[in-house]
Amino acid sequence: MLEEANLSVGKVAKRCGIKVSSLHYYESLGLIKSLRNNGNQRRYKREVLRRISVIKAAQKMGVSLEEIKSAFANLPDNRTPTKDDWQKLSRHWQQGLTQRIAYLEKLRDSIDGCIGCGCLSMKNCPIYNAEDKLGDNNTGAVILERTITNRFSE
Amino acid sequence: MLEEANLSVGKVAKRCGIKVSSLHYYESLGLIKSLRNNGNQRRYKREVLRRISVIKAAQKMGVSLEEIKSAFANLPDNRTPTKDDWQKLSRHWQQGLTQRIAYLEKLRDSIDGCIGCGCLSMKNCPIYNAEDKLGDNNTGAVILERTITNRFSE
DNA sequence: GCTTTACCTCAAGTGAGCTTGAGGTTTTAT
DNA sequence: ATAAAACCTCAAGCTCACTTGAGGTAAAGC
Repeated sequence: MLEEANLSVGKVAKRCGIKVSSLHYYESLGLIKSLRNNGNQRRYKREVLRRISVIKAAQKMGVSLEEIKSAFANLPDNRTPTKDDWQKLSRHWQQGLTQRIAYLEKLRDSIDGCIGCGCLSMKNCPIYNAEDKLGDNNTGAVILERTITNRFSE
Repeated sequence: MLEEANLSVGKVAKRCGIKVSSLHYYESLGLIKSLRNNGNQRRYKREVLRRISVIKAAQKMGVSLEEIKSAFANLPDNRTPTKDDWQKLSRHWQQGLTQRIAYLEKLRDSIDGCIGCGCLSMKNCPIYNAEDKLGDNNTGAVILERTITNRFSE
C-alpha cells in the first residue's frame, strides 16, 4: 500500500533537524501521530514530515503549540491534508504575522521619542496606545502593554 | 535635596503598571536599585521610573533582561543617566528590531511557497537560508532555524 | 551470536521572567 | 490605640517548549 508507515523516530528527527525528544513531545501534545511496529517502536507516515515543517514554520511565525494544535484540529481528519489545507493555515498565520510586524514597526518608530519624552508619568505616551486597541480607552497608567513574544490571535 | 528617594514600591509599581514582585525581581537582577527607610522598606528615586520604562520598552523590542542588564552596565555610574544616554541604548535596540522585522517579513513572504513546495526533503528550502547567514554553507537538512523570539545581538 | 545503536516510558530538570505563599514587621488610617 | 494596608524575606511554584536521565527492550551490523 501507499500508506506505509516506515519512518523511524530517528530518521524523522534527522530529516527535520529536531531531536527525538521533540517528536515524543509533539506526540504527547497530539500534534503528530505514530503507529507502532511489533517491537513497540514508532513508525511514521511520510505525511508527518510536512506536518512537522508546518509546526516549525508556525513557531517561527510566533504561533504557540497550543494554537497550532487547535488549528490542526480543524483539518479534515478523514483524509491526509492537502497542500491547500496547509496553505489555508499558513495564510491565517501570515496575517497575524503581518499585524505583528506592523506593531513592531510602530514600536520601533515611536520608542525613541518615547524614551526621550516626558512620559515618565506614563500617561499620554504615544506607545501606550500604539496597539490594536487604538480606541482610546485610557483607564490607567500602563505603558507598552504587549510584549514582542505575545500571541496575536486572542 | 533634589535627590530624595521617596517613592515606595507600591507607588512605583502602580505608576509603571507592573507588580511589586517584578520590582523585587528586577532589583535581584541588578536592573534597578533602591534605598531603605528606617523600617527597611524600599524607597526609590524618581529616576527609577525612566529606568523601568526603558526596561519595558526594551522587552517589547525583544531584548532579554540579561541584555538589558549589560547595556545598563555601560551607563555612566557616577551620574544619573540623561535622555541622551537612554536614547543611545534605545537606538541600538532599534537597529536589532529593524533586523528582526526584516527577517519576519522575509519569513512571511516565503512561508506560503515553502509550505506548498516540495521541500519535504528540507534541503534547498527557500526559508532554510532566509537568514543572516546567506552564505550558502548548506551543511545539513535543517529548516527554519531561527525562532521568532530569538535574540538579534549574538 | 554478540555488540552496538536505536528505541521505549516516565519522572524530573531547564531557563526566562515572573508570581505566590508563609510568616512576620512597618506604616497609615481611623 | 488599633485595625488594615503595605511592606519585608526567602523558598517554592508557574508557563512554555523542550531536554535529560534512569532503567530497560528492540533492531542492525558484523
